[in-house]
Order: sequence, then structure tokens, then C-alpha cells
Amino acid sequence: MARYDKEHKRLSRERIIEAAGRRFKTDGIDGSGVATLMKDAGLTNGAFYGHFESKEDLVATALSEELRRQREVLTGLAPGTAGLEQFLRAYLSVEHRDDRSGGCPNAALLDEIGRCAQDTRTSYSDGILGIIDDLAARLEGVPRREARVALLGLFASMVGTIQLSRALTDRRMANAVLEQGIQNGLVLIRSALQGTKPRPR
Amino acid sequence: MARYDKEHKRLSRERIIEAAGRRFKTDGIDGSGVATLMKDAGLTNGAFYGHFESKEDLVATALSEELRRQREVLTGLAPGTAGLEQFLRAYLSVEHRDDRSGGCPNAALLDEIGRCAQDTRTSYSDGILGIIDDLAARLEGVPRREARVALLGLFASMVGTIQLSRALTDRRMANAVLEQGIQNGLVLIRSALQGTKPRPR
DNA sequence: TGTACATCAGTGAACGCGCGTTCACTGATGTAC
DNA sequence: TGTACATCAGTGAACGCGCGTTCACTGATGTAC
Repeated sequence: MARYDKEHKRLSRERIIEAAGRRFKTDGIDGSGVATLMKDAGLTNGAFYGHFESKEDLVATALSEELRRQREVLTGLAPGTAGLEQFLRAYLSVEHRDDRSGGCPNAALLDEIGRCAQDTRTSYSDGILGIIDDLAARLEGVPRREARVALLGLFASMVGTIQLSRALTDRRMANAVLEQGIQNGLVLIRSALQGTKPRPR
Repeated sequence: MARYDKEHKRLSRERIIEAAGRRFKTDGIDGSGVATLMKDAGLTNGAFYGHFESKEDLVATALSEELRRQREVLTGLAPGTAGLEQFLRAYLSVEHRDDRSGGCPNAALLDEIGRCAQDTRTSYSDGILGIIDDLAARLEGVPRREARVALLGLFASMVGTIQLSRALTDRRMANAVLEQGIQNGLVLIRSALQGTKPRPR
């Protein structure tokens, strides 16, 4: 079962990466075994090491790919600050909260990422900073550096909000957190747009 | 090695819970084996099931205990909104970020908690809502229900901020996120104190 | 066009290991006499 | 006070299982003649 056209192996690799992204977000990184990941991709465990050096290698690759795709989605947003608000509302929607496997890898895995190997975290950092850069460009009139930090803060807030909404068992409370998160996001966007470095105190 | 005074077993149980809390936060729940947890507590694996029904039972117990202790710490804060700001600054400090094992269980485990069994999540929800209640009481003049949701939102933001700061490999960026998180927290506290339900848009 | 062969993606069994859990046993202590 | 015994927290080996990883092998295909 080999000697396919040149694309064949690349397609298998992509299937593994895509399936792994979903599985990691559903069951966690530690909670997803290589055999399961390969079965998800329609292959058997033995083929894994023809595509990746190790599970850690796949983790880093899958996270990068997840972030790359998330970044691509951003290009479909309305321009400027309006797109930022659009992103905020979509991110903190009930649909996103209830769709772990298709949702944001940060929301599903951020604390586990913090425990990963240095290489994985570096690759993750690159991906997330790219996304933040794209979003920061939407804060018109705000200096680049400042806009980036503002957006890191906003994004961190959004990630924590989804995670908390997923963890709470009281449905009403879980939904209220999302709604509050949107209001908070709007406040933070306005705050970032107002003067440079507002230091309330 | 038995028939100790009545306190003996209770002390062992407490040691297991305390050690498990730390270990879970460092290595994750899935990443911490029963044998390791027991060794941390100075015991061997076999004794575990004399204290807990299952690992899941310990997870729920350890999380509850972590939250109970965190709640106790809150009583040492300055009264009113000043205590809220004090909490915000301590939470988003470099020291807290760099102290996973001694830090907040939400920051270390929130996405993994979201994947836990219903019982565990219910017990977690109770704990976190207790903490939120205590903090919400500090928003003087704000209706109870509203204050609770405001604080859930603020807390979610803080948790996400620590997680992101831990995941980023660029030290300067990681620290900037913390600082930004504090500024954002202050903005959100002010926003919560201002009129009921401010709906910017 | 037809046949022989080299390629190599994928198979599936096996490696040692640690997982959560069970259980027969130990032995220091509190209690009864 | 001294001895015999019951208690039971803790030990440590073992259970079946899935982990990440390795490897001898398969067999469909592209290529060479």
C-alpha cells in the first residue's frame, strides 16, 4: 500500500494534524493517545512515526496549524474596530462555548500549553502573536506596541471567559459570564482607543 | 502500622489532598498518577483507596480544598474596593505567575476542569461561586446579582491573563500581559461601580 | 504494450512502562483482662 | 503493671490496560526495460 502519487503522504499528514487538533481540544493533550489520533485519521498507530518525530512534534505542529487557520478566519471580519467587536461577539457566543472540538485552541488548551516543552511553547507563541498583530492593526490611531499589548490583554480575557463558562455547571450563570465578557470586551476596546496609556488609579 | 490515635488517618488524608493540589497544578490532572501523588504524601499507592473512592473523588476533593483555602485568603484583604484592587495586583503578579504549584487552581487547571466529570464540575462551581460571592460583596452600591456577574467576568479575565503569561515564551511580552491585565482589571472594576448595566455601543 | 522490479506508506504485533485499581498481608498500637 | 489479642492504616505485588515508540513485514503503485 504505497508508492502513491506524491500528494498521498502529504494528505495523510494533513488528516492526522487536522484530526489531532480536534481530538486535543476535546480530550486534552495528555488525554489523547497516538493510537486514537491515528484511528481518527483513518490510519493505524504504526504509521505515525513516518509522519512525525514524536507526539510532542505533532502537538507543536497541530497547535501551529490551529492558530494559522484561526488567523485566516480573521481576514473575513469587517474592517477596523467593527471587526474587533464582531470577533468578540462570535468568540464569546454560546455556539463557540459549546463547540470545543471546532473552537479556539487557546480556550480548550491554554493551561496545558503552558506545561508543554519549550519548543512547543515557542511555536505556540509565534502563532498567537501573529493573530494578535492582525487584531492590533484594527486599533486605529493606537501605537503598534501599545495596541499589541492591549489586544493580548483583551484576548486573554476572552479565553478565560470561555473557559469559565465551560467549567460552570449552572447554565444560567455560564451564559451570564459570556454576556458579561462581551460587555467587558467592549469596555476594554473603548479604553484602548482612548488616549495612550490611561492609568486609572 | 495501624491503630494510631483517631487523628492519624485524618492527617494522612489531609496530606494526600494537599500534595495532590500542588501536583495537579504543576503537572495537570491527567499528568499526575496515583502512585506519584501518594509518594508526594509520604505513602505508598496501596493506601490510596482507604482514603478515596477513586482518583476522580480525589480530584473533586482537592479542587474543593484549593478553592476553600483561596477563599480564606480573601479574608486578609483590605475592606471594600481597595481589597479588590489588592487582590487583582497580587493575582497578576510575576510571583503568582511563576508559582504554579502554590497558585490559583483556576489559572493552572481551568480548561482541564471543564473536561472533568459532572460531579467534579458541580463541586468546583460551588467553590468558585463562593469566592465570587465574597468578592462581589466588595462592590458597594452594586446590586448583588449584578455584582456577582461582574466579578465572574473580572475573575475570568484574570485567569486567562495568568494562563497566557505562563504560555508565552517571550519574557518581556509575558510580563507586559500581566501589567495590561492589571490595568484592564482596574478599568473593569470602575466600569462595574459606575451605573447599573452600562451598555456601551 | 507487457513484465519485472524497486519503492515506501501503511500494517499490526510487540517493546517496556506507568496507569488506576485490588488484595492478601503486616505490624504498631489501643484495649481487655 | 504485664500480657494477649483485636484493630486497621499502610505495604507492596499484582491485575488488565493503554501509553509512546519500534520494527519486520506487506502490497499497491511508478518506473525501467
